[in-house]
Amino acid sequence: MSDLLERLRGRGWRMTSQRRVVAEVLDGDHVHLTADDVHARAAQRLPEISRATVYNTLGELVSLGEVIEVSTDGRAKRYDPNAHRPHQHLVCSNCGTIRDVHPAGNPLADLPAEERFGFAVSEVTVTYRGLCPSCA
Amino acid sequence: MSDLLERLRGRGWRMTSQRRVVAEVLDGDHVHLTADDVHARAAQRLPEISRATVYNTLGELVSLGEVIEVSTDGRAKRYDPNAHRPHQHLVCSNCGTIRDVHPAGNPLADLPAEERFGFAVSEVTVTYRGLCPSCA
DNA sequence: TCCTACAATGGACAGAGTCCAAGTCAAGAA
DNA sequence: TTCTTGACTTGGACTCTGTCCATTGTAGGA
Repeated sequence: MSDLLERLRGRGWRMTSQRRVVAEVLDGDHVHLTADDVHARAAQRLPEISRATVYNTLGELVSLGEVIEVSTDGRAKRYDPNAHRPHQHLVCSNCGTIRDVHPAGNPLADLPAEERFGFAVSEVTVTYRGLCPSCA
Repeated sequence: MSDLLERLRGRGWRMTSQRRVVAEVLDGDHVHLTADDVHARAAQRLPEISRATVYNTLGELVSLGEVIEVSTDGRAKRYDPNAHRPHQHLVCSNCGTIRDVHPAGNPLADLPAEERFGFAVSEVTVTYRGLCPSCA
């Protein structure tokens, strides 16, 4: 993620301590934090950071394509920094833990034309559910 | 859906006018109403029905397996009465319209064991997105 | 160093959903 | 048919997630 800051700067993103902290919190693999999680972790380093700033920054990272927004259930959206390698998600139906997974096959090709109802289909998301090892 | 009421009665469901109206509103193919939609339509026939009752009844229908809860975006959940024939969803990224679709293939089989992280995977939901004919 | 446009703040607000105490009623019993 | 009772409904308060906006602050170029 260290080069994320560089990429953002290169795109003319104005660098502030708040944005830096949010970007740093979203570092690593299998990271799927809610906005509130991000706010809590960011506030450990920058206690006065506001919720609105966290939401704004997450929204910008999403529209820049650096972070993916994941809504697996009807609850809070999660933010996934693994935006540069296509993947799907595996969710524990009990505790909500999320893992990134890379299934074989191409689900887009599995949808026959007569099942497309004239839609210009451009995207597929696949969500696997089951019990994680700790919950099983 | 006419036999839904029979099935529910057979399961010992106490039949009230509110429950009957909610079940009747959820009738048909390609029906994907929000709880608020259901409440609005139910209220046309039974003006004094409360939001809490609609939520309670929808929740019961879901746990009885008669209705599927669909959360396609971060917005309101939708309720799909087509629970007895497995299917996936095709969503318009512009207007949110939903269609039931029946893709070929078996996405569960596409997830290799080494990508399951020890989860007992039991379910897959596939959501196709694109522009519907009216929005394209 | 100074400016200024862009960013952060925090508090109000909105939408979706849950909870609860009190009142109502479906359906079995007599 | 009427009675009884536990299940159901109500509406209002509440929570959670997210958005909006006027005000204040500041990064970074001149």
